[in-house]
Amino acid sequence: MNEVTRREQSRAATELDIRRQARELLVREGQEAVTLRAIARELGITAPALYRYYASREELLSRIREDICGDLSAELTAAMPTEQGHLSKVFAVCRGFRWWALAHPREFALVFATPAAKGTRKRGGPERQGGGGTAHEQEMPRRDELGSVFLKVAGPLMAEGVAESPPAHIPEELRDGLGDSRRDLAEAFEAEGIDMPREALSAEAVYLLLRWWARLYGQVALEVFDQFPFDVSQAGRLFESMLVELAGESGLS
Amino acid sequence: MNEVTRREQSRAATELDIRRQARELLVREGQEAVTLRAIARELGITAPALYRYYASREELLSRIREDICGDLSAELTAAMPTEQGHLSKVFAVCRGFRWWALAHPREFALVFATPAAKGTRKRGGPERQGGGGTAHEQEMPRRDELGSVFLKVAGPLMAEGVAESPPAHIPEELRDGLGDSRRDLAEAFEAEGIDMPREALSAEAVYLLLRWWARLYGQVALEVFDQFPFDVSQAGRLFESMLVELAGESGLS
DNA sequence: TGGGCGAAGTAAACGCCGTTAACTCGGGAT
DNA sequence: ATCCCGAGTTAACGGCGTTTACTTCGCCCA
Repeated sequence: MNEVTRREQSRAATELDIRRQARELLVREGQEAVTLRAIARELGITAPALYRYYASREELLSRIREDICGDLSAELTAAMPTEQGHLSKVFAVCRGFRWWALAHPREFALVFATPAAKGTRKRGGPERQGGGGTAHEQEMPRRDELGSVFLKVAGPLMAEGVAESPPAHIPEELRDGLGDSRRDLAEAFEAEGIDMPREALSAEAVYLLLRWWARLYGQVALEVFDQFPFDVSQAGRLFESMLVELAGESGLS
Repeated sequence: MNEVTRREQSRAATELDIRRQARELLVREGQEAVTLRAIARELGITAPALYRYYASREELLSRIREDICGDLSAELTAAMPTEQGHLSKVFAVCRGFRWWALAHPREFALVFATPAAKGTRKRGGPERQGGGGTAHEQEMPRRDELGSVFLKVAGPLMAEGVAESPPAHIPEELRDGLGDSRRDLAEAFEAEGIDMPREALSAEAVYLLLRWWARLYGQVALEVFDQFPFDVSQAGRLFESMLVELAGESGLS
């Protein structure tokens, strides 16, 4: 067993080439230049051949989004120091995210700023199709893989009860409404294999997590899309300032 | 004088129709549906006729971006209470911005999250082509018009020395680098006809202004692009919480 | 009042695009 | 040796932005 016929091999290689060329076009010339015909041209084949691999251009773009998340995920994981205390890990991931976004603005836009497409973004129900595992269990959406990086770094911090000082008093009505998010987050940690004592997932902790993500994403998007009101050559320092501030508000050193 | 020939009238009307149809297509079906042929079809003319009005599709989109800024600007101005203290005005503008963005996601994306297009976004030099004014002095980019709304509400707050308490100690290296921004901001206020004593434009004030914009933009983009890590039904409350927090950090009631 | 100029609009065409349908042809299983 | 099926092809459809050459008609001036 484990025979890989030439056909399978060739198919896999071509599929990879397609995505690679598509990525290159995206980087070089922007989203609307990612054209089935252009990809095919670069690969020395004809456009309709691509339909043997993807049902449509939109599906190809979708796969590319996943690839991008995978790459980003790997890069952030690599940038994370082993043995350095959780705070430096958090900082490393945040800085890594910013750096990646600035270096790959089109990819960032494709993944993090595509206007939602209406029906997308379902809450992932219990639709695990648990077939017998061959080798690598199989191709879960890379989006989760990216989330897992953030969870891996946030988890330990939350587990050890980050905010000894409960600095941000949450508005009452928000505290109540955060219940669903607490459950979602608990599930996510469990799925990730990270132990998370129920009481560590306080409303405060969830609130803090949301603030981290909101400000990180916000500042990065602001910078990538160049939406500073007047030119800010100090964006980097501003970002660093945000990080230490956020850390302070979270009760970290 | 002041004669408007039928030609001019007709031309102006058609130009307006074009932009209106384009906006409708944008809202209804998204950016890539804003097609010269589609617009022409809806107007009962042929596509090449549009080239009498705009040199290219890209130029048309550019004009639409300006129109959108104009509308948003007007909406925010209207939403601003007269006679209510500066803080409520700030809150009203922020809430208005969020509300508008959620109600007009495609417009928001077009204006606030388009990947920069390389050569754009020059710092506006002294290239005023001050011809003799006919009627309305003429068509300054709507982007400035939008900025002016924010300046109009931020100005008074800064002028009266917002942060009596200097709460956020700015990192030294950032304080230095903020010099350019202070100059830019001073110019902007002057251009807007808002008196701004030089000493009110402290580094702290500029820093606070940047934080307001960064968080406002960030949170709104996060919500429009649906990038919350898990579903947050409480986005509205989260937004409100951010506002009061920001106000607190700025030394406002 | 008429002549002509210039602007608004059209028709036809070019080269792109995504997508479909009908085909060739060769590797792999029987 | 045979058949099958899947990767790849060619040809075609309709839609796209844009250019070119043309009609047509409102306006200005004689």
